[in-house]
Amino acid sequence: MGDGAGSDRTYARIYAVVKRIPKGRVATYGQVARLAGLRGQARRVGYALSALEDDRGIPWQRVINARGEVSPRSEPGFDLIQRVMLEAEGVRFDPENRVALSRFGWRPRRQRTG
DNA sequence: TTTATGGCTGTCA
DNA sequence: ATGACAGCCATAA
Repeated sequence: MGDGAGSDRTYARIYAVVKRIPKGRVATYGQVARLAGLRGQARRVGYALSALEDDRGIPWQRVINARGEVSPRSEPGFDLIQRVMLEAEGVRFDPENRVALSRFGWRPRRQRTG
C-alpha cells in the first residue's frame, strides 16, 4: 500500500471507528467520518466499507445514512440483508423503514484513549 | 486527462 | 416533509 489511495491509513482509521460501534447501535457515515478525523468526507466512509470483501470483524451493517435509513446500493436486496442483520441485533425500524437515531444512534462519550 | 457515478451530508427554498 | 445544490473524495472508463 503506501501510495495506494484507499488501502492506507485512512481506511484503517475508518475501520477502527466502525469497529467501535456497539452492537444494537448505529452510526451515520458522517459521524464515522468525523470520528475518524475526516470531517465532510462521509462518502469516503461508504467507499471504505464498500471495499470490504470480507467483514474482517468490522460491523459495516451498523453504518447507515443521516436519515436513519439503510442506504440502497448497487447490489439489489443488499439493504434488506443489512436491515435483517441490524434487527437481529435489536435495532428497530419504523414503518417508514427508518431507525430512530435519537434512540439507537451511537453516542461515544469519549475518544479512544489509545 | 476529463467525465460520470457512487452504501453521503448540510443548507436553503 | 421534499427537492435542488453544492461540497468532498474514490474508482472506473
